[in-house]
Amino acid sequence: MSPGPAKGAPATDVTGDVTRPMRSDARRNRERIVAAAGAIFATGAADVPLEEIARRAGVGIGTFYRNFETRDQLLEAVYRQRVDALCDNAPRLLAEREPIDALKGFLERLVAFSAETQGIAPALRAIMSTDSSAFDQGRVRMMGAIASLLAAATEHAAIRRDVGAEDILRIMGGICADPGRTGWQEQSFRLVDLIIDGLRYPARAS
Amino acid sequence: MSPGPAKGAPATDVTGDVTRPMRSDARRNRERIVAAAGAIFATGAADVPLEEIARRAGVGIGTFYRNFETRDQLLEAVYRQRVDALCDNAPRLLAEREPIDALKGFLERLVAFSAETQGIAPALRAIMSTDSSAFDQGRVRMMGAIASLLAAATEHAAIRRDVGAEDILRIMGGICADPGRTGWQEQSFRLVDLIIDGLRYPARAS
Amino acid sequence: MSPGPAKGAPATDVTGDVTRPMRSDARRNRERIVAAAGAIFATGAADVPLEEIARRAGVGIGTFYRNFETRDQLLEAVYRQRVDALCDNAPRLLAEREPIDALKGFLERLVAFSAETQGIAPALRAIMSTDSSAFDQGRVRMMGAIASLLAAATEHAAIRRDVGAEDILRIMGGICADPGRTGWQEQSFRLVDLIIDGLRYPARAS
Amino acid sequence: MSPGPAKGAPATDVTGDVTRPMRSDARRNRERIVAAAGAIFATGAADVPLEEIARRAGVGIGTFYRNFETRDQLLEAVYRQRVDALCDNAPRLLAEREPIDALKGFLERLVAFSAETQGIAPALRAIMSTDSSAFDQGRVRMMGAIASLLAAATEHAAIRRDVGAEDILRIMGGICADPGRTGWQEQSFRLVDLIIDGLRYPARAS
DNA sequence: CATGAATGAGGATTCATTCAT
DNA sequence: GATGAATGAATCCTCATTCAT
Repeated sequence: MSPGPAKGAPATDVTGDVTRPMRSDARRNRERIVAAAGAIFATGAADVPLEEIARRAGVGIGTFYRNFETRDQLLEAVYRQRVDALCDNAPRLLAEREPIDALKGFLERLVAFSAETQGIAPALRAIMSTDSSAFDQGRVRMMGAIASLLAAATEHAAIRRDVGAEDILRIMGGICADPGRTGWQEQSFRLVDLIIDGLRYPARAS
Repeated sequence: MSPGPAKGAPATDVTGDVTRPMRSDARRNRERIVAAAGAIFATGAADVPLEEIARRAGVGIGTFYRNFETRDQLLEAVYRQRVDALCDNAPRLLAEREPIDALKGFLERLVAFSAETQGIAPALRAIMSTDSSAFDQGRVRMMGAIASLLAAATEHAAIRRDVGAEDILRIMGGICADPGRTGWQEQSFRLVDLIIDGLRYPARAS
Repeated sequence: MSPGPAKGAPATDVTGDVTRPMRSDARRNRERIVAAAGAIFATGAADVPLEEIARRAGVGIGTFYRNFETRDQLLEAVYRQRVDALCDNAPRLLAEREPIDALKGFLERLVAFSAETQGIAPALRAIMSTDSSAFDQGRVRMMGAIASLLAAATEHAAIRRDVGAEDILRIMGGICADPGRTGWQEQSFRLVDLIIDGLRYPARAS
Repeated sequence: MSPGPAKGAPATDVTGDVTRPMRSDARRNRERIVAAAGAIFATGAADVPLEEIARRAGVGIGTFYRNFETRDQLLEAVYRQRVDALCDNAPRLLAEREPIDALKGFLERLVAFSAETQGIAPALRAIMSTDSSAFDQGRVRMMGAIASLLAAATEHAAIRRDVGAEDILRIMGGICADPGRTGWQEQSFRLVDLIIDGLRYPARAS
């Protein structure tokens, strides 16, 4: 469960400023926009006009801007919950499986996640690597999850030590691209397999 | 008889029709455009206005359009020669090294190629996977080269058989993305290593 | 309950959906555009750049496009009111004169209308006969008015029965063309006379 | 038969300057252009790019410009021969029929002529009434033919005297517009009939 | 706060016309 | 003379962003 403002107490945002809780209708608008954008991005249309998104959400463009100053902020909001859901799941995977299999499972879920959000994949990839501060949170979260899985795997079994979370993420950027073609998911799983095997190989080779 | 060039053989285009050789000034303009675009793309700007490219090439926008009806056609022209150079080199690699190392060398060159053409990488990736017919040639060429390297490797040593050229290309799409950060090339080579090891692993595992 | 205007009845558009009344400044802009276009068309310039019209109306090009997605839509708006005014007058003419004279009067007014809107005449003519749906309304209106006049005339006096509203309109398309030369209106009236006489002739001839 | 340059003697153009006879290949090019333009206009496309016409004619755009400095000059050339053919026929009609029927026949042929040259009809109409000097010849020719038919009719039978060639031409501009719809030709003939009857009417009425 | 009207810079594209080959 | 490459003005249109209601 993600932390929310305690009832009655003034909320605090990332920068430490005191903020008042959002009015409920305002919150609903924000959520509608995120939902609309998610639905649109899922169809593969990454460059829809912001007005189109606002219209689909049933709000005015002005309201849109009040909630998201930049397109990146919207993107971040759209995929944040999914990244969170994904990463929230990492500990469970670790508890249930051998560490290396947990990593594999995590990557397979990432593949599935990409399949659901076609349009966001390129954005995500582009963003993971730029200095767009809007994505700092997501990047940190993702890196952290993968790093913990890698660490566990390293501890448990012998795997390559020269590959880090960032490497994994970069490769996944390629694997997750362009979902939608037939056979995409199987191909993706095969590739995840390839990576996992690559991680194991030198250990055996020694 | 319709007049053709007196000296040399008449040129022939893709459809087999006889075409007259390009006027030398026309050819020069075309090359200038490709060069200018290459230079611009190399800086990472994939979505420069076409007018900007024309200006840099020192030609009018009309001339630009005469040579390239769509942005894709330009992209294709820009990276075609590089893809060709890359692929032309595959046989030599095969002659000089063990097949699996030849593949590795090829992929490393692909990494270097991406480093030189930052901005084209996303385009290339996007395009490799869509049905933009402008890129058919390049795609075929690239697939062919990788497939031949894979085949040789399979014959010579024991490697995974369930991974094809398309898989390799998809992974490379991730690896080649966003060059430019310090350590990028190192990281990329490490990842190529990972892939190659992944290809070998199950053979050893048996 | 979604908020509607408190005072007065909610407006309803063609499809029956409830629409909010236009903001007053928005309405004014729209009217300005129509007025500007009307003025320009009246000088005979039928193919002015849309930007020119926007400038004359004192609005940005964006505003123009918000109001009229296509040139045809603007044309329609410009001449619609005039067509309406013209057709609204048909019943009065019928009440005041002999039917055949009412028709004559109607056609003479059409001539005058064309004189005021030089540039629109070709557009109108071109459009009356194509399937540009933007003009459906106007076409229907005009046809209806002429048809009613013809019907009344047929009932009252003996006139040709093989000529319909569309025929009249086609002929008028020629008569109304290219106003502006000296004597144009006189000549036009003479021609209307000729048509009317043509309608009467065979009745006498019997 | 239209006059051509006498063999061996230097030809003289409209302005009285001495011109040399065209080289035969040059003449062929000119004819090809006119033919191509005629074919294109006949399909209703009045605003084809000049290059398209040149291409269809199989000549370069430069050659096009050598032959026709303006679009109007081309238009004129395209319809001149047809106007000539039409007008050449007027005397024969007069010889064979009652004058008023000759006029009717002439107008019916004009209708047919329009049917064959869709795209040119608007141009023709527009041009008949402007001061584009390129069309002076055609206009004079056409006016002359109609005037002679009208004169004969006036002499022979009693018809309206207040209608001139220009009036007829203006009306025909409407009748000839937009050929191509089913029933167009019958409707046109009916309208010609209406005009002819209009011409006769007052004579009887007296 | 919400709305959506207005703005206008920016980019794509076409085509008449000129001019080097 | 013929050719077609080059030119660039002109126009269309979109969309991010601001601001009055």
